[in-house]
Amino acid sequence: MPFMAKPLPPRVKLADVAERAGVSVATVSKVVNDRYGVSEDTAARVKEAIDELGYAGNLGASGLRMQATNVLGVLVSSFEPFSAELLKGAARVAEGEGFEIIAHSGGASFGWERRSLARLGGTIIAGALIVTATVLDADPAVPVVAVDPHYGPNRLPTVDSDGFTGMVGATRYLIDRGHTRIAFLGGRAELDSSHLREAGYREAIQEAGLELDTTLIRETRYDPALAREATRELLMLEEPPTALLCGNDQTAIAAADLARELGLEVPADLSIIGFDDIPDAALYEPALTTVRQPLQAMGAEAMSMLIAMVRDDAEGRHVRMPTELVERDSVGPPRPGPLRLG
Amino acid sequence: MPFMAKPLPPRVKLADVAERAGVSVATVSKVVNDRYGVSEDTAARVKEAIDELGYAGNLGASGLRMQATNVLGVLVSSFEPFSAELLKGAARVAEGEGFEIIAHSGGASFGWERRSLARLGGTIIAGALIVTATVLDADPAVPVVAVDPHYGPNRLPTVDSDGFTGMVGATRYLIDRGHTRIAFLGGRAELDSSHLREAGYREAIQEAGLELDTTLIRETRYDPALAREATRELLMLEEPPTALLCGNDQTAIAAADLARELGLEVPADLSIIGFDDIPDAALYEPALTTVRQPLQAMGAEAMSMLIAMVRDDAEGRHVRMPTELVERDSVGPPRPGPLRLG
DNA sequence: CGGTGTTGCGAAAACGTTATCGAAAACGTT
DNA sequence: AACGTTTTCGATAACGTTTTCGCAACACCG
Repeated sequence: MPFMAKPLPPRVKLADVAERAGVSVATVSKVVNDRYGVSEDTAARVKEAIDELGYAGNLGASGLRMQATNVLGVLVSSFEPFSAELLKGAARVAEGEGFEIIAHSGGASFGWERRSLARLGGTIIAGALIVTATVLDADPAVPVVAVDPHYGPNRLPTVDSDGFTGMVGATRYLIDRGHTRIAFLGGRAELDSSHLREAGYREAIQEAGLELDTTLIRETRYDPALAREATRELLMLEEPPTALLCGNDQTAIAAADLARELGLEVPADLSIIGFDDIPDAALYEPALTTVRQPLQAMGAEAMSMLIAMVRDDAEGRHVRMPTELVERDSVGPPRPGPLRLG
Repeated sequence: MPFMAKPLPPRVKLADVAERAGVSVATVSKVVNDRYGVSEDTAARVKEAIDELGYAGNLGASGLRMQATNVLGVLVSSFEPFSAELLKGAARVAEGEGFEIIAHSGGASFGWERRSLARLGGTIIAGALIVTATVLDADPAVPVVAVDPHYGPNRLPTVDSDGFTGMVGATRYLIDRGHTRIAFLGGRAELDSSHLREAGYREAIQEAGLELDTTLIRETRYDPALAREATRELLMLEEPPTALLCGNDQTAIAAADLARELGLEVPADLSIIGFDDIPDAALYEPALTTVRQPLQAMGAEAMSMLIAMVRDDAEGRHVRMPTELVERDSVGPPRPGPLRLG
């Protein structure tokens, strides 16, 4: 049961401005909204009163009356760097188009996106970006665009990135350099993007005529700890891999850390490729070769689409952004001899 | 003039539930809010109807009527890693206390915090954390806690960190290792924290009986580009510094990058200490010695205070969180001979 | 049975805003 | 001066919610 704070001191409202300017609330409202039918004199007087009192309107009340707002919501599961980058891109577009955005981080409770959407939709926000793996079963009350959505059938307009092609490219890149035993540290099965990446890996392996060894495929849920564990197991194999493809940069860094703790050198003993190109990737030593996902551009694209839907009643689409292999220093030729763990 | 989106399709409201359950809206409202005066039978019937229709309430309307909500705002200037870390801590506390939070990123326009506060305050949010350098002149309509606030007189309850002691410690640390020419790359003059850090630097220098050479003090506004420029100038001095104290980690990394581009080694030729301990600091090569600022804890502390103010009418205080020197690899003894730029 | 509580429920009034619509005033035209 | 037209303005009804308050109905007690 949501807790309610105690009542608050009164704020300056339309009626206060009206009294000050010696007009009716209706007139003040017209001035505020630039409606036709107010003489210049009175408009000036009203504006003066607004400035003096610092009137700012009340989003709840006007949203209630108008059934429309200029605020858009961004529903994120938590404030990770990933979400922050998306938000940056989205905020830039929204601002340029005259919309405001509020980011809403749901609790751990299941189905919070649906509830938030219903609670805020219409009165407070005119539409939303959702950046979570949750499925929306019912049609939402307001336009919605999903970013990096869940795996499975999805009727929502969506923006994601082409993880399949990206991972195919990364895998080929390793194969071209002579690697034949390439392991894959997968992500979270409930995310569509995770499936795309694994599919790309499998495709490239088979296309090259290499054996697809499923003991080299591990699910690490984008979790650094699980990635360390998986990497340790892989390196202990009788025939360990010479290269590691990781579902995201954080697991790639975790894997590289572990490898170095075991006395291996990256890339001399083990080549590693990440995914995302988060800022840390470039800073890591050795700088991480990775598949860049244009996070800010994705946020911007999603926001543009949402605004079109909200404003012009446009159809939502499915936009898949291109990825790009960023070559840095974490990939080399496969080590010639067998692995020696120090 | 804010753009308004077109009207939206109708949502399921209290009246719909009432009709479905065969009762009045008043009764449904009582059930939703767990008020006294509804028989168990009807309450059950109403709850069933609520579930069937997926009713979720309308924040705008209830906030309007009640003049109170369980939502708290976090006003950030932009979604930087800095803000994201604070948000994480704040979100954790809010969630535990049964509050929701929305993050609002203001545009570039001046005074957006004030306007947002007025527009959202009371109806939508019951209080706010503001994470910007802006001064609030008038008393805000809702309780407000400032995090890392502007420089100058400040009547708002505040959470910041003890940059003074932190920087004193960092400076002494360098002095203890034999450094005598220590430069300071300052931050943004409008932020209180920036002044604290510089004051700490000056204090430690004078306390040690070293000469305070103001040519070694530069303002870089937390801007990597300016930091590079300042570092270049400092290294070109007749008697260049042997160590650099930086206002934050980002400028420290920029300075280190430049030094290495000039053929210097860190820390052999130049010792560097940052401030904040952002995730990148540990990843940088060499790993950055820095003064840690407990960002998540600061967010959590600020949120706790805000909730106490909102819920129990508590007084706001000024909480200054401790900082901590994190020793890594970017500090060494001063180079013995003169600097030779490659 | 008349009183006196107690309980369950709904009608209606707010909260601050905007849209509609009619009244009043100002103006232009004969 | 009489009339039509335009302009300016305000009273009022919503929007979806919560709260107050009154009205029934029922139980209990003499």
